[in-house]
Amino acid sequence: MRPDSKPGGKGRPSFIEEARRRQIVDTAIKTIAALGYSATSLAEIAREAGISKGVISYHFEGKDELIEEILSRLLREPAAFIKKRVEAKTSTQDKLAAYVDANFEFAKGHRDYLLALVDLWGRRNPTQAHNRFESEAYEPSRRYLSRILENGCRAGEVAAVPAKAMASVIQASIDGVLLQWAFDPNAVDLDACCSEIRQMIAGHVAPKNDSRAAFGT
Amino acid sequence: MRPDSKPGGKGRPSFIEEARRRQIVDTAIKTIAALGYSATSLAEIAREAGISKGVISYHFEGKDELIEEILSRLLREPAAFIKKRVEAKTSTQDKLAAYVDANFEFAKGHRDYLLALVDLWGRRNPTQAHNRFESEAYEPSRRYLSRILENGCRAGEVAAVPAKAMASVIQASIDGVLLQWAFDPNAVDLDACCSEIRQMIAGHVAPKNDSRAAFGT
DNA sequence: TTGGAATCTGGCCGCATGACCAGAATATGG
DNA sequence: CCATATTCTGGTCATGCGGCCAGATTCCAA
Repeated sequence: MRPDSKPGGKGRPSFIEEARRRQIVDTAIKTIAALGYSATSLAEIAREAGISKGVISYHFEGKDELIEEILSRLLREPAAFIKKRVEAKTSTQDKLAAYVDANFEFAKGHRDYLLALVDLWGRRNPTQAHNRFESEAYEPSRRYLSRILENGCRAGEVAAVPAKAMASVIQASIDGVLLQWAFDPNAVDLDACCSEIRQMIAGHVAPKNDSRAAFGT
Repeated sequence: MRPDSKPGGKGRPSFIEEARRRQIVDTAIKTIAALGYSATSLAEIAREAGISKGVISYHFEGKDELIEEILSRLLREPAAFIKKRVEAKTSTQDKLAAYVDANFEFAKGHRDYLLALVDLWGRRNPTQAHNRFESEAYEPSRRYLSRILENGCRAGEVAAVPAKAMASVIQASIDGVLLQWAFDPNAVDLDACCSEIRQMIAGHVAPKNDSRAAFGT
């Protein structure tokens, strides 16, 4: 029997509890990335992790909670990484460049995350209009980028562009390239694309009286 | 019993055969878009279509073949639509703008396609390195855009940009925005994003000695 | 050391699915 | 109108899944 540690949230989870959950989530991400979500059963995850199937049921309420935990990891880890990189910069142009770079750098080290994320997209809940990805990935990103652009505009560092739309487009170009790369790493030159995106954004948001926009370097 | 009409491919499929397959694929796409792939069983599709479950098994070899057919439709229909729009233009800049516009216009009329496509991404076959999306969606798009850029460069209509990378980025920005919009149509201003992408590309690939790049109009 | 709590095992169960089939219904050509 | 090929129905069946549990094992405080 399992002690009812969840509902009240009284005592912090035990060492084993935390380690196991981490291990299971890790293994699940790798398995989904390797075999595809449709081929990833709880039994398969257990096999990959070298543990009994029941352990998963013991540490997670069910498959749904496991997926939730995986999604949390998949969305929050890169977000934290990127935020730290951006906040290290001061100028708007540097922040934007850092945002793009950080996205690509994280992805390079975590292709598994991308593949798992793509597979999990298909699990959106159709009943609720606003799904997990929208509310925890896209909207926060757009808000974050919008803020940077608006502040930069007020400071006169960037031109007056429609912030929300521009935020969508920036995030889109990054995600789109990473998606292509996830499907076939050999087909996409990640560094070249990253550089191209950085230049394109820099040129597009550059103040119109700034000659750097038209004449490179 | 079903006559062995597939293997040889001798006689053309009957009228009923063709109509049923179209109907089933249509219904399946709508059902996947509405309920999500995980909730879309053959029984569910049959129910939505108002036919018996066995009809699907009769007209399709199995669920796999049905999915293949759906993917074909999902990938080829927009491609054909876009190609026609682009080929109506002559200048490189017009072709690029038409490419972007056509993508958005098609998507606006077929959000179902987008949602179904996203759900089907999770069904990639992990055994084969190059999956369906890579070989039938991304790579052809990149090739197509690269060609346009290279021709435009030779003609002196656009600057010398790394064509392959730029092609990835253009396709990426479009797909990325459409993805955000598919998840939540209210959160993304499609027209504004489309316009922003068009401008950004036009500015980025504009010949460097062309003053239009820096000064609008 | 010892007893109870926490953790793990391996198997069982009900359920939903895709595949399949025998026979009914319908279309088609002579 | 008839005979045959085609198409459809509704049900059965085997499979694999997630959830669950009884008992074995390990941990840890007293």
